[in-house]
Amino acid sequence: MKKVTINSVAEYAGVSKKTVSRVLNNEPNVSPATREKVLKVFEELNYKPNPIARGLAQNRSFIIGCLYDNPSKSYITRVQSGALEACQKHSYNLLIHPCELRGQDLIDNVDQLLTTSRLDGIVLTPPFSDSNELIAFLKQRNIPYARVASAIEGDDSISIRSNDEQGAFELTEHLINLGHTEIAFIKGHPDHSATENRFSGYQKALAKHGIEYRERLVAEGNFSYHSGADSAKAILDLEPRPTAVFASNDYMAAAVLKLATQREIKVPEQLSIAGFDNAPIARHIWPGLTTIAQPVEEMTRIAVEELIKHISQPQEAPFQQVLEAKLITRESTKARSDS
Amino acid sequence: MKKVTINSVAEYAGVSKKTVSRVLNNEPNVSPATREKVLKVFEELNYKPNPIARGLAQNRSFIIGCLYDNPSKSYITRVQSGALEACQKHSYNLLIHPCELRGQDLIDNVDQLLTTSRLDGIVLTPPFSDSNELIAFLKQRNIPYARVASAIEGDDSISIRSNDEQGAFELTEHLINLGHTEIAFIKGHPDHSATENRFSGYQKALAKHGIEYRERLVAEGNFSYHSGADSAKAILDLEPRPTAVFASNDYMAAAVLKLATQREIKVPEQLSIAGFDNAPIARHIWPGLTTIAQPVEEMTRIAVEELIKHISQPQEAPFQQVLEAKLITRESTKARSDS
DNA sequence: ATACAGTCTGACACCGGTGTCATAATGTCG
DNA sequence: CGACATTATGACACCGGTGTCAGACTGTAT
Repeated sequence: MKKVTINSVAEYAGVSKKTVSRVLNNEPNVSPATREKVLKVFEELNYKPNPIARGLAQNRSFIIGCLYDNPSKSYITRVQSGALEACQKHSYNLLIHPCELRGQDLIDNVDQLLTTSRLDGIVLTPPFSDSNELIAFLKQRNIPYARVASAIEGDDSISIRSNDEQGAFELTEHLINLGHTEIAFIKGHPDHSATENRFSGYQKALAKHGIEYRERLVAEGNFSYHSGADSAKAILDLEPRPTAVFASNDYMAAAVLKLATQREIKVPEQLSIAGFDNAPIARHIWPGLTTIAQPVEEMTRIAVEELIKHISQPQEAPFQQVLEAKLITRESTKARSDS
Repeated sequence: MKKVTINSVAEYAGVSKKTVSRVLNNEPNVSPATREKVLKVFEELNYKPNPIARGLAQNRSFIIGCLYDNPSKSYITRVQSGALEACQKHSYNLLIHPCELRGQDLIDNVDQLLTTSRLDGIVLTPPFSDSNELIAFLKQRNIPYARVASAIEGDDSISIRSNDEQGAFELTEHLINLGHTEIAFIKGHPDHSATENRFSGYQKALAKHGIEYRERLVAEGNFSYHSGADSAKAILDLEPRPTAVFASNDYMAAAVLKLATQREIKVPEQLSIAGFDNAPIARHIWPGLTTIAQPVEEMTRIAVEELIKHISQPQEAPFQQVLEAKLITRESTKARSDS
């Protein structure tokens, strides 16, 4: 199998390299006859352009980087799957790069990444999507980026998020409608903007229904299962015990369920539990978790598609979009028993 | 920030491009003085070689591809994390490429991947690590590859696996030592070689302890939670009901636990359940699952390291290694109650 | 026929490195 | 001290594409 390069194609078709390149890139000013002829040779020789050479000439790599630092593996998996879909569609590749937001050398780390990989663009997933420091750095380096699930509004970049506040509001209202008034809340990681939004949705729903907000019902988590276990302990020790718990993600909700089951507190009869995200675990446990389905894959897919669009032809208009979240009811929530 | 290329370094240092290149690649035949001088200029100008140009000249991309088709997200996450560690250490990048083993166009798909990305090597994760068709194709195309968790022995490629049979044997023996004799087994996906190995470990342990193997206790799964749920149904409907279930991975074990809990069968008092892999879910549910810890990250890390080593200097000797699996005891298994 | 704009095409340099080979400088040995 | 091997260095082509620009070839208006 001999290598087929642009030179062999040009020679075979009896035209210049440049003309072949024009056909390759759909450039104008090629006569239909010539174009046809070259395309035929592509077929005949089964020619595929070398992306590396192309990259060198255009100073592009056709690679998108995905930055993450997230305790939820399933979240990352979903992010990747959305990003991959967009990449494959546009013949880009996806390079994954986990690193720590709080690492002292975050900027150095990303700098290193950029110089060793020449990424064409970067998708920032939470908590990076809200890191002003990182964003400033990328701007300075002139690297295109897109932000997923970020709270920063009105800047001039690509940003897709889902409506966390609305989701949390609906979920809280669902619990209230079931008769619950003592609803504990477990916060997420303070570095994630979703944390504040979900908390705010919870508070607003309480307010709307005239239920007093009580700080003692709120525990600090960080989205990890482990933090959920700690919060669960604090909450289940409360006297009187709340009749419902709303955890800011499904992993923490699962931790609450585990502890409740260990203590032989019946869920949902004695305690309703709800999560957020609709992670796989929400339906892998019994009772299944009532939760909010967040379109993580779709958010990321759109973010990457817009990013690629932006790379090929930088426009002025920033692309911003908010997707809706949706309530999923399962067995873990039930009307409060009045006993 | 002006671009620093090999030309500017050469000019600044007062040597030729080629000499700079020599220093860059640690080639011999550079006088210590010159080397020193050039290295100093590297520092001074903060020079980083452009990997794309380097790739073009050497026909390399410094990218490793990772192929997967696996229903277990946590498995994939762990694979990635091991692969990333090795890649970062050697300044390679990791490109992830999910695709379907049973897809008609698997070969086309991989062919496409190779021509659009010029991968330097590929890590095959199950079930690809056992696909003779794919391996033949990679050989023909002369693409280096490493196989993770494959059963194929004695071929001349890099292969790392863990001792599935031994793990399953130990786990089964653990159940037998707890007094169980009616031990149901849920098989994994037939395309994965681990499936056969785990099954064989189960059978050998039964044989060693003089327990008759009964086919009716065996259900066919495919590693997905869903298949575990189906198998769980079949097993829990058996009369008399087995006193223990050994599922070939933790997701399927979790499905058994869910159904048992739904049916108010007490675990582990009335039913012991064990899984395999030590996936996160094993400790996120109650009772925690007794399982076998497989060093997935380590296997993949070693596989990628050997692959990279092989790429830079192809040796003759195939690298093959088998890592041990380890029993983790949690709450889901208990001595059989004689009631 | 002449001028001029618009379309098509190819020669050539260039992206930023590496490989080959010739040559200069140095060292070794009889 | 000359002959020869070894080490150090650079000139130059090359990897496989793209960008620039000049020139040839159309068509249309004068």
